[in-house]
Amino acid sequence: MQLRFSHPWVVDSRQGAAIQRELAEAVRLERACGPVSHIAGIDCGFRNGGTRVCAAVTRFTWPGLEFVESHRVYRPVEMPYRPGLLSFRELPAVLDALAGLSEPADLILCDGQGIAHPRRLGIAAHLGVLLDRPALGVAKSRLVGEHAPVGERRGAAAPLYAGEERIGTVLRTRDRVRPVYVSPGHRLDCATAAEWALACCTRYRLPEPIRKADHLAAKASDPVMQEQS
DNA sequence: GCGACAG
DNA sequence: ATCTTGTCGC
Repeated sequence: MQLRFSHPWVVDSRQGAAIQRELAEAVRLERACGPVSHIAGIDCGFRNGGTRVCAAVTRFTWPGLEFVESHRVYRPVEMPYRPGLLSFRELPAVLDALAGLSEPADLILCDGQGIAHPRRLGIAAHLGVLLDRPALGVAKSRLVGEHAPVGERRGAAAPLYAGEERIGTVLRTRDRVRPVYVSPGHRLDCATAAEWALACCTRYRLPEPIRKADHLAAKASDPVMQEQS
């Protein structure tokens, strides 16, 4: 898989922040993301006391949202979780999982923030920039930003701001369920990202591609660990 | 110094 | 994220 940038993955807070500020300059927010015929969803699950990670990726058709394929990889965890540095912990495995798809997707949905991040490089923006492909983030909770209350019905939304800067959308994807935090990763703007996220939410709070990846990563049984017992 | 803090 | 069973509600 061809990456637009190369950098170390095991970093301290200072190094990580420097890399994020650098890559954030490559993020491009565009009005639309071109034709979409396949959408991918990614998520990670942790096992064995947080020493092993499973990255799962799914691919769905668009329109129709029909499941096409999924792929999982298992890797050792090299970085502890640190708010703001999540992508360094999960992306190495995610990149390997994506490489396992038989066909690339035109849009990638990530579990986590896009530019709604202290340095504007959450996991969806980090991934989008490395691949130079359209990507967006859907997070179940807030990392940064302020917003007004969101209406109770599906589709209700409130812009997410960091000062004067619009960094995403707080979006209700189902009636009376907690809203999600949607932000552009790369090659999409805030409005377009929210539209795609909502369009992918059919029966549940999370977009189907992410929900399915979530399920696969959570119920994953690591073959390496099985071997040791 | 104190509180916040994706997964 | 993960550790964990049943349980309240639509």
